[in-house]
Amino acid sequence: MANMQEIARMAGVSLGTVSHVLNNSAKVRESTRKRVLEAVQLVGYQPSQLARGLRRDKTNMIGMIIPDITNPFFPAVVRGAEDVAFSNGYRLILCNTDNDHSKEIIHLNELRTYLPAGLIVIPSNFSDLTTQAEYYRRAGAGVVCIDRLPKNWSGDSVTSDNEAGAYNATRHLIQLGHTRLATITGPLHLTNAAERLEGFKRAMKEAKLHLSPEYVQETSFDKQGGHAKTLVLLRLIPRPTAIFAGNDMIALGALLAIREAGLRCPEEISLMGFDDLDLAETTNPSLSSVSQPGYQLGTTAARLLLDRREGDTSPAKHIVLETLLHLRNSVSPPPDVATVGSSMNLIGKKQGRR
Amino acid sequence: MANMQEIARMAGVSLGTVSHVLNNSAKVRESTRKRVLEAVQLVGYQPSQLARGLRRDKTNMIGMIIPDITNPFFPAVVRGAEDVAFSNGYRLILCNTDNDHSKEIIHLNELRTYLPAGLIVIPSNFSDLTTQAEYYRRAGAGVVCIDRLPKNWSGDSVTSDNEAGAYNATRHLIQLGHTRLATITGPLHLTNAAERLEGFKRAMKEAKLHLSPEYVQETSFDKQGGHAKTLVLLRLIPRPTAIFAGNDMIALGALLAIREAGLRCPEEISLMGFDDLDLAETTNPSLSSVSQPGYQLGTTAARLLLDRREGDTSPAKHIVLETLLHLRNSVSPPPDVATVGSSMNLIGKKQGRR
DNA sequence: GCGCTCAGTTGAAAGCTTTCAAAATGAACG
DNA sequence: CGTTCATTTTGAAAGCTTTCAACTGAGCGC
Repeated sequence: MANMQEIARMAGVSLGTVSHVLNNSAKVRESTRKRVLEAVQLVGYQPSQLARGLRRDKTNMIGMIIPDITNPFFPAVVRGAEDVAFSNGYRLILCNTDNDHSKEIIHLNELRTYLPAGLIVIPSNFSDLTTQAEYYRRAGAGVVCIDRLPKNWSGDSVTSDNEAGAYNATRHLIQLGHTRLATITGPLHLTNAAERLEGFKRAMKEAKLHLSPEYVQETSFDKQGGHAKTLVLLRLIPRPTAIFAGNDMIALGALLAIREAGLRCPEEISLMGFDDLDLAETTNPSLSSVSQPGYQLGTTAARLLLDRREGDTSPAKHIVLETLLHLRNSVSPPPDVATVGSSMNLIGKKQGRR
Repeated sequence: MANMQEIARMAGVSLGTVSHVLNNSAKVRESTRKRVLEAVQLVGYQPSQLARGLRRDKTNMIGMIIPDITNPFFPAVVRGAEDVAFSNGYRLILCNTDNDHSKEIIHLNELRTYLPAGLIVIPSNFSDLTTQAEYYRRAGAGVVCIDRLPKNWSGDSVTSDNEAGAYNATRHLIQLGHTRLATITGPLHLTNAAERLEGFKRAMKEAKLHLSPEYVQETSFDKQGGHAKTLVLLRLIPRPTAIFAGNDMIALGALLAIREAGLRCPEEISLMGFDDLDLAETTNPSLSSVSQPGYQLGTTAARLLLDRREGDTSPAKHIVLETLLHLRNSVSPPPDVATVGSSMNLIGKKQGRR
C-alpha cells in the first residue's frame, strides 16, 4: 500500500508538507496543495490509521462493550451509536461480554492499547468499570455508561427512565382495576432492574395496595427466567391478576407459561412488558410494554462522547431518556371488574401516551 | 500507560528481550523470563496493539461488514463471528452499510489502513467487493463473503443452501395439496433471493404445476415489501392458496396483509417464511419457516479466515450450510383439500426434518 | 544593498513495537 | 588459561505518521 513517502516523492515535496495538506495543519501554497492532492488521488492513498493513531496518541475507534448483540434490545443501541460515530469519522469495535465480568476486563484492558477515542459500555454483572474508566480518562478517552450503571459510577451516563416507566405501567394496571399485581424483575443488582422494581413499588404504595414478598420474583432477563417464575406466581393463592415483567423476554416466557397453565391472557391475567421490542407486536396476544428508545440510547451516548472529544469538560452528565407506555392486547381489567363495564376501550385509547 | 521500555528497565534487560519473552520469539533464560513477567504483572503492562500492528504489518482485528445489525437475522451471524474471533485473540470492527454500495466502499477503503487480519462481508447491493478483495489479499488479509455473493465472486464464501431450503419448503406445501403457490422474493440481484426463487421454481416444475408470472413478486427483504406485495397477490384471481415468502420479515408483512384482508391463515391461505427468526415462534399463527444457521454462518466464516491466517493456501472454498424446515402453524392443506381428510396432523409431525 | 518579516516548506524526532545481525556470556574442553 | 561453540542478550533499524523548530526565499522599507 502506498505511503506518504511515495506521495511526497510524486508531488516533489517533503513528508511534512503532505501531512499538512492532509490535515490542514499549516498553510500550504495552493499550487503545492493541488499537486499533493493529485498524487493522493492517483494512487488512491489513504493514511495508515495505525501509524496515525500511534503518533497522535488517539485513534478514531470507539469501543462498544455490550452483554450480547443477540439480545434483541441491543442491536438498535449499537446501531444508534454506530450511526453517530460513522458520520463523524469514527468506527466501532464491538465486544460482547455475556455479562461476564472477567470477559469485560479482558476487553477493557486490551481495548485501551488501541488508544480508542472513547468507550460506550453496558456494564456486565458486577462490573469493575469504575476503576477501569479512570485509566481511560487519564489517557484522554471518554467513557460513557449506558442502560445500567455499575457500582459507584460517577462518570457520564445515558439511561432510560426505568423508574417512571415502571411506575406508569403499573399505575395503568391499577387504574384498570387490578389489585393483586405481581412483578418478575431482572437481576436486582442491575440498576435498571432495581429501578423498575422501585417504580412498580411506588405505584403500588401510592394506590395503597398490599404487596406481599412472594409477588415479587427475581430472575435473569430472559425467557426461561420469565417462564419459571411465572409458574411460581400462578401457583400462589390468591393468584395475581396482572404481572409486570422486568423486560419483554421475561414477558415472553410468562406468556408461554400462562398459556401452558391453561389461562387466557388478558382475560384472566394481564401481562405488561418492558422494552417494547419488535416481537411485542407479533405475539398472541400482542404485548403491552414500556417502550424505551434503544436507538436514541446509542446516539446520545456517542454524541456525548464526541462532545467530550471536542473539549466539553463540564461535570459528568447523567442523561435520562423518557419512556412511553405502549398499550396492546395483553392487558385488560381483571376478571371481576371486566364484567362490570367497558372502561377498557377508553383506556385502550391512551396508546402512545406517557 | 506503561511501555516496553519501562518493563525493560524494571527487569534490567533490553527491549529485545522483553519482546522475546512476550512473543516467545527466542530462547530466554528462565530466570530472565521470570523477571520480565514479574515486571509485566506489576505494572499491568499490555503491549500497544497499534505499535505492534504497525510493525507486524497486521493487527488482530477482523472487519465485519454487514447491511444492518438491526435486521434480526444478522446479530446471530455477528455473534458467531465474534465468538470464534474472540477466543482466538481477534476482535471485531463492526460496519453497517445499509446495503449502500458507496458506504461499503468507504468502509473497505478505511478498514484496509488498519491492516486487519481479515474481513467478513455480507456484500451490499451491487457490491464492488470483488475488486477490493484483491487489494486485501495482496496485503495478506483474507476476505470471506457470507450469506450472499457479489458479482464474479471467486474467493472464500459461506452461504446457506438457499436453493434446497426453498425447494423443500415448496415441496412441502405442494405435498399438502397446494397447487396455486405464489412467492414473494427479495431483490433478485441478491444471490440468496435468486437461489430461493430457483428452489421454489424447481419444486413447482417437478410437480408439473403452472407458475404464472404475476404469482412471483419481487420486493425488498422487509415487512413493508411483504405487506404491499401480499395485497397484490390477494387480489389475483384465482387467489393463491399458499405464499412462500423470501424471508421472515416479508412473511411478517404478509401475515399482516392477510389479516387485514379478512382472511385466515392457515385455513384460507398458508404462509411459509425463510430464516426462522425468533419471532417466527411468537407470531399468530406461529410461522413455518426454513431455518438457516445464522450463528454457524458467522463461526464458519471466522474459522475459515483464521485457517487462512494460519497458512491454509488451498483454493477458494465455498462452504454451503444445510437448512432445516421448521414447521409451525402457518401452513395447512388448502381449503378444498382440508375438508377431505386430516392428513394435516401427520405432516405436522415432520417438524425439524429436512 | 541590508535587514526584517512572513508565508511556505523542510528535516528530524517521536510514538511503541518487532526483528535480525551482531555481540556478549558461559560452559566445556584440551 | 585460552579456545570454541552454543546459548542469551543486545542495539539499532524499520514500520508510517505527526509535529515543531528551523530554514528558505520573496517582498518590503530604509
